[in-house]
Amino acid sequence: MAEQKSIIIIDDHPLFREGLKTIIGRDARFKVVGEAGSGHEGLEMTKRLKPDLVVIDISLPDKSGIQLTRDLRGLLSETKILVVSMHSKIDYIAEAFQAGATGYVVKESASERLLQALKSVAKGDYYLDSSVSHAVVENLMKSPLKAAKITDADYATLTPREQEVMRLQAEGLSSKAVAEKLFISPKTVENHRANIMNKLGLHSTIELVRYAAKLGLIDVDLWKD
Amino acid sequence: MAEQKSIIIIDDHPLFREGLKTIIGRDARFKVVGEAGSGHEGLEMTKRLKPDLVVIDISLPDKSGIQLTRDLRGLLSETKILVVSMHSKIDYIAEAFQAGATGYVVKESASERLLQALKSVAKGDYYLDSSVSHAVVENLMKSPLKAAKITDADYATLTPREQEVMRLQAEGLSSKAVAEKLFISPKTVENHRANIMNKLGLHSTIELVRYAAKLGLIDVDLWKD
DNA sequence: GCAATATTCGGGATAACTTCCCGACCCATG
DNA sequence: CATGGGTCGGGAAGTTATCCCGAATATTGC
Repeated sequence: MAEQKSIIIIDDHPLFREGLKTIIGRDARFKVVGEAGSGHEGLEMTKRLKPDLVVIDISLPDKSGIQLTRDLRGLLSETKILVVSMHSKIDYIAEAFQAGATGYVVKESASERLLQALKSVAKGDYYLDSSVSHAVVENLMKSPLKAAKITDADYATLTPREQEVMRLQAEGLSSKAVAEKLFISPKTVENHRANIMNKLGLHSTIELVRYAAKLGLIDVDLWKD
Repeated sequence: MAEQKSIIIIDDHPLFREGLKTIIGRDARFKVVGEAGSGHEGLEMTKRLKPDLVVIDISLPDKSGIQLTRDLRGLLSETKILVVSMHSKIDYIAEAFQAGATGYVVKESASERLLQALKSVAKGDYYLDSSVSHAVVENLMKSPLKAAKITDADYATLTPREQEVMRLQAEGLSSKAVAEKLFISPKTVENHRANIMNKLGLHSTIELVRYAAKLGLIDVDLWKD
């Protein structure tokens, strides 16, 4: 492992990228070979440079970091992905790993932790920020017991397409907007929506939003800003 | 101005503080003499060290950056405050300046902009990130009083009845349900609702809910349980 | 007080959306 | 290759939203 590991940073905040670069630069084993401020740009750059590691901010403006992670995973199986996030909510973490991330660090972490994560991820080890692990593990332990499972179970009965429609609707997109985003007819979206309502026992848009909020599908805390 | 300007950084994200320190370190005129991860800590440190400048993240966990700005302003009139924020919304900007900030930079800004801001603020000049400036400044000039709480101001233009209808709708009641609760015709509710939408510039139920959540009219945290 | 203005309430007509039911197509499974 | 689930859409009827209007009642200003 004499070679330096190449890294691309994808985050929409230049100042934050700067911080990451500085921290990564402290360890001679790593070298930042590129940075991108959007998911699209990041995807292109990663395809071109094929770095050893990609550091992705989970909440990117154009494309969600999760989605980008999924895309990269499919394209470059050798490239390891470290997700950096503001959120320590279990859903984000679970989704990130499911999408193919190898590591997850919250932005609140100390810089040593980031290097630690990079080292682990470079080796192919999974890394989960210990500052979140306790609560998360607790939650993982708690949820099988609680009624929360019912809602999750119901949600799981939704087909992938239905889940996608639900997420977009919960984010506030109208049926028409969802249709345009998914390149299908508004009619179809409405049918999916009706099925969702039916399966989950919901009766209005707001109930759908609440349900989504409960599952952590959407982050209502963001509304407060 | 041979002296270095001393700076304290207050942000709850260590990685972000790191980035700021690096950028500030590039200019010999500035020296970071301390950093804090919470408002409380930051307040103590600032009182102790009396720096020339304080860089504050507007959204701190324990105490809002705005409130901290106000506190510092009262205590140390010589210390200039630069607010750094993720938000470029006029409300935040207006509030920050009213609280006593001398500069405002969004986190999306390039690092040169931060130095530019620091230099301006150190001299006592007001600085507002140009990426947000034009429309915002115009708006600020137009209504210096109203600017502080533009969302509240808009909400205040609603008649009492409209506010009542809005709250009920935001809580998830349908127009019909609201009508029954208020003993008026569903038609009237819909008219009120249309007026509300119009006055607040909203276009869907979800936007209304978000608006209500932002104002604290409803408590979205309750949804999570 | 009295006129001007705002607020609340509701109707009517049209556009938009929802709901329910239906069929077509693909594609995996047994 | 038949079956069943998933995806996609149409049609018709019902519901809701939108826009414009007027009337009764409060509120305000002179």
